Amino acid sequence: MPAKGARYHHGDLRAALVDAAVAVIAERGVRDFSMAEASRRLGVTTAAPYRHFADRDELLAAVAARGLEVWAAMLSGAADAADTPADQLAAMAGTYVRFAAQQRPLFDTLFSSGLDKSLHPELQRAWEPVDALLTAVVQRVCDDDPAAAEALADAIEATAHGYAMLLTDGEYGQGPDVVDATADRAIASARALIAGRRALNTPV
Amino acid sequence: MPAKGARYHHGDLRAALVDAAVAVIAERGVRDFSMAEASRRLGVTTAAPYRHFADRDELLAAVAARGLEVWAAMLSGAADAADTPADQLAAMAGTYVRFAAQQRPLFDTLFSSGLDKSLHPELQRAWEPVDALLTAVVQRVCDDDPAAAEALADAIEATAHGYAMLLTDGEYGQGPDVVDATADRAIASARALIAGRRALNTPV
DNA sequence: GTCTATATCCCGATAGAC
DNA sequence: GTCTATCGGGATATAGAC
Repeated sequence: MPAKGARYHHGDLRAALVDAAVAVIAERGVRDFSMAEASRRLGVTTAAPYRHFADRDELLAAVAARGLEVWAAMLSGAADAADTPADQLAAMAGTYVRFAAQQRPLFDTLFSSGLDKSLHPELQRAWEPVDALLTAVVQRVCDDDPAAAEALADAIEATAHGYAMLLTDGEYGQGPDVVDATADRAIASARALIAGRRALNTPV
Repeated sequence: MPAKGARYHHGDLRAALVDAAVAVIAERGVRDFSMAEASRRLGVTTAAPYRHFADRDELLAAVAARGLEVWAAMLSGAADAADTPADQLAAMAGTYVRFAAQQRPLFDTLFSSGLDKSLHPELQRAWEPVDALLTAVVQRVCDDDPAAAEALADAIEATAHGYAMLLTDGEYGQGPDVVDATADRAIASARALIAGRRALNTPV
């Protein structure tokens, strides 16, 4: 880690920019992230980043890709710590919420930055491990029925996403206790969806 | 409706600005909404809005308040069209998703504008009818258990919100058929949560 | 209640020197 | 690979005339 004020003339500016971007997003929100501010923090000029990223979105995409690595690791750990497939699925729902709260700049970059995934193939690839984890677990819950598995995966993903968004929006208040309570509710909701999953494949 | 290019020297600029803001948000997204652009569309100068709104956020709050009126009307209609409390609840989940898709500028202003509700009491009041509708219906499903009712309301709200956010994010693709399919999934998920609701109040 | 004009600030991105 | 310098654009908000 270079000292404060150090320059990045040695090829690590790209990585340093991703770090700086996360810090800026943490303080000002994704919405107000700017290349200029990230550059200032590193003591480089506003022109420097453009040697490493074509534009602002490309830097944000790199942040998002890092987010997906962290997230995949968290989800994988949560799944490993549970015994039954149903418990694994529930644990992943809780982890979804905890990731949003504990890694807010990364979560916000993934879901509130306005990034168009289809314009960043690197980002599409980075999603695959996360998708694969959820798919694998849900298939073990509904091992004989692919349609049921897909509906259940979507439902649990939507529920966890909703709790995570409402939590980060401040809808439930602030503080670590609120994070815990919300994660618990996501876990309980996942269990309720599993228990009532017959209704998921009943036509409306 | 004034003709194109007409001026607003007669006291209706405030309402016209709200309309213009919705149009701007529809075309450029909440994130890129600006007072200046709304003013341009109405043929007034960028200074004019400040007679009616203290700042940008106050205009956005007015848009959000209108959104909540529209939403409450939709939810109320959906509840009236169903028979059993459970069906009403499910219908409201579907309506949540349809509102997001059909009134996207309003939905985005409510949930993706970065508005701080606590700074706009007018907005807090505008939430009450929506909250009341959900609370009333959920209590009829769990008529003897307030704790269960609260957990179920939160779970259904989170699930509908998640489907709505992922839909507007483009996660499910585009088009009216996608909207229908997502609304149906929200309805089915609500039914699954109701069916499995015993798990909602089981400690993790 | 709106207009003209302006102060002030920020951003993204590029050209060309080193 | 970074710097200097800059272009060109857009925003919020205010002061004072009408």
